[in-house]
Amino acid sequence: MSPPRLRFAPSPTGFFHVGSGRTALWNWLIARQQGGQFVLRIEDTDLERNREEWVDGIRVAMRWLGLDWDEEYRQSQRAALYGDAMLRLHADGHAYYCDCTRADVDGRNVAALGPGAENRGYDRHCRVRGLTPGAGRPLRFATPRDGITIVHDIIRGEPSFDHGEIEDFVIARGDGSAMFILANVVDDVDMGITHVVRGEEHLSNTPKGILLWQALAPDVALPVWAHVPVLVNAQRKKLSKRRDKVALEDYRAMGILPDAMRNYLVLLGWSPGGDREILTVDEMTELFRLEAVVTSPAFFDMVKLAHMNGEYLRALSIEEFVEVATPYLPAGASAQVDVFPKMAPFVQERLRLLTDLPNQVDFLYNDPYAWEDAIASCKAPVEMLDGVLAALAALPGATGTEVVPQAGTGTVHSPTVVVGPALNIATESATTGWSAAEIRVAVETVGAANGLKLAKAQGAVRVAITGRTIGPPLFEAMEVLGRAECERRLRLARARLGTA
RNA sequence: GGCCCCAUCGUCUAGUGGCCUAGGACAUCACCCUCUCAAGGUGGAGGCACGGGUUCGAAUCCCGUUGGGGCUGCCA
Repeated sequence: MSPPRLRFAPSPTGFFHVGSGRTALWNWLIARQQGGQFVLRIEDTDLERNREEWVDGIRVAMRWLGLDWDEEYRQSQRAALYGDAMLRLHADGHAYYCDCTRADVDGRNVAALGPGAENRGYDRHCRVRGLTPGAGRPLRFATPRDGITIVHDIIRGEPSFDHGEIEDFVIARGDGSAMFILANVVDDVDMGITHVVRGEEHLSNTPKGILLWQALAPDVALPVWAHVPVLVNAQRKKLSKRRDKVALEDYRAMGILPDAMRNYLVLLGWSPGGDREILTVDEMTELFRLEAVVTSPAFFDMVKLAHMNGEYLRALSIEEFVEVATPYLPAGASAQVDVFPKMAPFVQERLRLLTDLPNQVDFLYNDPYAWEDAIASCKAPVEMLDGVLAALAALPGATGTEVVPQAGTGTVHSPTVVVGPALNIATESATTGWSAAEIRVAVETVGAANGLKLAKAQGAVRVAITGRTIGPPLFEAMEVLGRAECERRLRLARARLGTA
């Protein structure tokens, strides 16, 4: 058996859709798994709605997902092929020209069948009139009156359609340009497509495509179809570019990793069986089966995507994490490029979306803000700040002069995170006593003096330093921030509390 | 309206006649761990749409009902 040829045929009428991403991925998986070819075909026959930037958006999105393609075509450059097909179909009697308006057809339908017959479809009025081609005359396919067409579908089984239900549909517009159904079939024949994997919304029109294929290329074997379930929103409606947030680009912008997106997408309507969820590209390429795709629509769940993204984020090495996270750092961070790597190990395990990064680390680059509300929930803020200020001043190295951090080879004080030498954490601890461990003891001691356990005692200090009640580990953050800056913030906060 | 497709926890799914007192993951609740928050661990709650068949036996097969979706365009 010769290798399969699959195609992904998007139309550039908007941002690249997550559903398109899944369809492209599944097509690509089958092609790669079976040593076949994967064709990208831009279906830009609707000049009204196409835009060049969307075409490029398709390529960018596919590359982002890690999908490559062996051939690329633009339908807008293949009009001659479609014109030729129209001529042959007309000459063979498979198609005829028509000059009816919608109003003509509706009027005749109502006259013949009574009120309410407006949407009965075309009444074949022009089928026997022998009209010649002409401006404004669309070409209609002469659908056989009797018989049925069966769609052999890997996912759906063998749905059958009665020809009596299929009207003489338009295959070319009055201006001579090809409609989707014609261009689609001509290209599938021409490109030797063997597997058509596409959205379920195309299932109802597939018999038209089969009829066309048989009229156009009776000697060429039909492809096998696989109509994949649609993706729906919370209201269970098909995801729409207009009302739903579906652009792949949006997810990329919020810091979804391509590996996480691909893993989430492959699982929307398919499962490798058992309890497996996290899959590498190689694993999904080996395991994916169209036969195992489910038949019912799937809801695109941002919450689960975010969770999966968190898993991928945590699986990164520190170096990789710093690299992907850096573009998401808050304003002001670019001036202090050495700061974030020191905190990275502590925020990595706390993130799901990279756009949450500023919430975690903005205090490193900016003064705390809006801390009044936060400090209100803290225990004994005045006592804690006064006490901690004094305790920190008693730490070795506090000579009243500003301590200048120096590059060194210190370690990060975390029991669970091992930091590679590449990070080159610059701590002052070796010579000055300014380390997370020592700061912790100082806060703990002051807290004890005020009858507070560390969990409560650290509250006011955390708010003074970071402006928030939650965030990455406080003592490590203070070590990174440095003695001078921490004392400045503590005094500032203490002053704002007044003379209570 | 007509035609076609679909129906397992809130969500994504495992399940292809007995292994199911239906498994996993996300979300949710409780507890543990813990400097806050996460992460991690343990446990809980939560589902085969309904009604008929077939069968010794049905989430799994058949029919019907209900519900949802898609198509029905000189859009794709």
